[in-house]
Order: sequence, then structure tokens, then C-alpha cells
Amino acid sequence: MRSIQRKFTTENYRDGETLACKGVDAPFMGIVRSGMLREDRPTPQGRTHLLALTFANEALAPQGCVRAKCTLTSVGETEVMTCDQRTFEELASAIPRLQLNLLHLIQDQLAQAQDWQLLLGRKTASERVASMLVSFHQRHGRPDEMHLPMSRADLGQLTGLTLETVSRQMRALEKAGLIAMPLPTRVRVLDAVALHELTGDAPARVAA
Amino acid sequence: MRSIQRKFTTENYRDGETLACKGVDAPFMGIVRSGMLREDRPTPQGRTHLLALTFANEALAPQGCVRAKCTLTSVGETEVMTCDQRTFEELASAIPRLQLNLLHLIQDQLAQAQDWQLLLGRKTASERVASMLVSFHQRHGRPDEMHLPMSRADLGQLTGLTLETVSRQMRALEKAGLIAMPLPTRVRVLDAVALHELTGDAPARVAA
DNA sequence: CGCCAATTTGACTGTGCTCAAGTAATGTGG
DNA sequence: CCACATTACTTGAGCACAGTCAAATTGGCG
Repeated sequence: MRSIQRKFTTENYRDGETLACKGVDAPFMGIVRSGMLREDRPTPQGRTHLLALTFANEALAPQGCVRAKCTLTSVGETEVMTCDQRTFEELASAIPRLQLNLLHLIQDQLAQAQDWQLLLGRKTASERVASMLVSFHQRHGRPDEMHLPMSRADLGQLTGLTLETVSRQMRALEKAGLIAMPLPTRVRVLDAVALHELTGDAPARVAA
Repeated sequence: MRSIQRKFTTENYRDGETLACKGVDAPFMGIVRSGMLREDRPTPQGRTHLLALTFANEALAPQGCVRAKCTLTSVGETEVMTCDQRTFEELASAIPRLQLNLLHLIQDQLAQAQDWQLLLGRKTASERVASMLVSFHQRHGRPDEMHLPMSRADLGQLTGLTLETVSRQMRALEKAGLIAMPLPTRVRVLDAVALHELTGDAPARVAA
């Protein structure tokens, strides 16, 4: 483990910086140590669409952004540990298990994308917003308060809703007492259980 | 290439058979030679939701179905060439390039899932149906007539629409003369260009 | 021919989008 | 430090698109 960490290089990004994803020494894979990354994909209309976020302690799919033609941008001060392809291959030849771990990593990313497909496919606006908040909360490690340094428009792209609908749903959750928002970008989850029931993922209620 | 094919085992499935995806000699990766596979994922409610299709000459993500908890089912007579994990590792040690090809394969699957996220996120019903038909048509190799042996309800799950809306949109395309449907499951694409313009993916029109 | 399932069509309804106005937060220059 | 400008967010009214429910039609099969 130590030997692995020594081979990785740590890079620091300020808010809004774009990670170079091409070239020989481009990051082949990486781990976000702090801060977060946003993954945007250009649309055929020349716009750009937010597809996913990578929070601290989550991994970057190897070159996923290149193949998927995505752009990785830091959100806030972000620290990323990366490893180029040659280095990874050196490590993998020493530790064969790494090759498989890498595969699992990207497979989990695929599974995550499919989860989100379910969300976008047949969930209502309130279910989508609740699902998103639960997902973020869990991935942050269930903190008292989360910082989501992104606009309502960004959250709308993630959930397939308009910024107005996102705002309305979040306000509704606040009025219902499930969350608190001291600032628009700061969210406290007050009732995680009730929030989870609104996701639409709650298992069918068992008859008493 | 020949040596690769010799190592793979060819399996034949009848319509509706489920592919075993667990166990030591379960398919680690595979290629659909003919027919097609559907990838369903169980929902938290105990239902099942169609997420993706794999047509002939397309590859199966290595164990993707296991990690993603998906079920692979044959649609119609289907021939699949598979390879278990041990066999693949033997091959890969002989041909190092395979390891990278495998990675690319699953990365492409991820890119495809993200494409679909864009479709589900912010497209209208007619754009979704047009996009789906264009995608299927291209992946089938642009044949005169496609056979889509699946119900409107299945197409609805793929596109995040109801079966009624799918039916209405397909009928509208037929009345507009862009496609023909001699049978509900047989689709002829008459005007691929016009169909593509309805996908919402058409590049912004250039001023004359 | 009759049955059954899938598809199509219709009428109505509701959710979420659009457009628009108002409010809160943030930054800037004097 | 405050007035101002700017951007983001919130809220409201109206409407359209797609969902729901229900009925009619089609095609397949014994």
C-alpha cells in the first residue's frame, strides 16, 4: 500500500480548473483526496451537460473521461492523487491484484451510471431530488452538514429537472422539516429515514 | 485471432433463457454472434427494469452483470461466444494487448450508459423514440428492416416513457412517412436523415 | 371461429416546464 | 462601511406534454 502511494503523484487544483485528460502522462486513474470533481459532457448542440460528481475518497475511472469525451473540472480546492498508465502497469506487474481492482472500479462506475438511469427513467421530481440528496449524503459519509458548491441549474442537469423545479422540491423538503438549508449551498439532513422513504427506493412496506 | 476464437466457447440460447452470470466458469466476457440479449435490473420494489440491449456483434462487459446485479436474458435464438476468467487471463498473458482491449470495451459501455443518461435527462418523448430507433438502426448495421422482438412496454422502460406514449410516437413517425411498420415488431427506416433530425442530436443548423 | 395478449386510440388529468417577477446573497468601487 | 450592481435563488401563474385510465382494434394461436 505504501509503495503504491509513493508511485502516485498528488496534484492540487483551485476551483474551476480543468484536469488534462489527454497525453502520455495524463492521469490514467486517480483518487480524489479532498474537494470534488464534476464530469461534464459536451452535447451535440455545443452545450455542456453535467453528468456526475466525484466526491472525496472516490476513484476516477481509468481514462473514462477520454473515452466518454467528458471534461473533469475541480469544484472548490481539490486534491487528486493520480497515476499515469506506465506507472500503473509497473505497479500491476508487481501486484497482480491491482489489475482486477481496476476492473472492479470501472464496473462499479458502470453500475452507478445504471442506477442513475433508473432515477432519470421513471422517478418523479420529488423522488429525484430526495434520491440525489440521499446519495450525496451517503457518499459524503453522512455528515451533519453538506456543502454543495453548485448552482440549482447544475443540480437540475444531474436530475433531469429544471432549476426551478429543483428549487421548489428542496424548499418543500425544508418546509417538511426533512432538511435545513442555512444557505442555498449548505444542506443539513435532519431526517435521513424520512428522506429515504421519499426516494422511491424504499422497500415495499411490510404489513403490520 | 484464430487462437483466441478456439479458446472461447460458443453457447446457444433459446428465447427467454437466462444466462448464468455467477460461478467460476461463468462468462467473464463474451460476444453476441447472433440474436440479442436484454439486460434487466431488479428495482428496490421487486420489479425488474430493462436497461440495455446487446445486439449481434456487440460485446458483453466483463462481469458487468454481476457487479451491476443485472440479469442477462436472450431475446430470440441467440448465439454467444464466451470466455471464463481463467481462460481470459491465459490469453492475456500471451497477448498483452487484450488486457487493454478489455478496458476499452467496458469504458465504451460506460460512455454508452452516459449517452443514454443524456437521452433520459432532457429529451422529449419524440426525441427519445427517434434516438432509440436511430441507435438500434445503426447498431444493426442500417438494414432495410429491423426486427425488434420486444413489447412497447419494454421500449418504454428503455426510454423512460409509458407504453402508450411509445406507441403514439412510433405511429406518428409512421404517419409522417419516416418509418414503416408492417408489424409492430418490424421497423423499416425510410428516411434516416429526417429521423436523425428528430433525435435532438442534430448539430445546429448552419446558416446558408 | 373464438380467445387472448399486445397494440392502438381516445379523453382527461396532473406534473413539471416556461415565462416572468420578486427576493436574497455576493462582490465591487467609492 | 455602504450603495450599487450582479448573480443566484425563490415564488407565482399559465400551459403543454406526457401519464393514467379505459375502450377499441389488431394479430396470433389453438
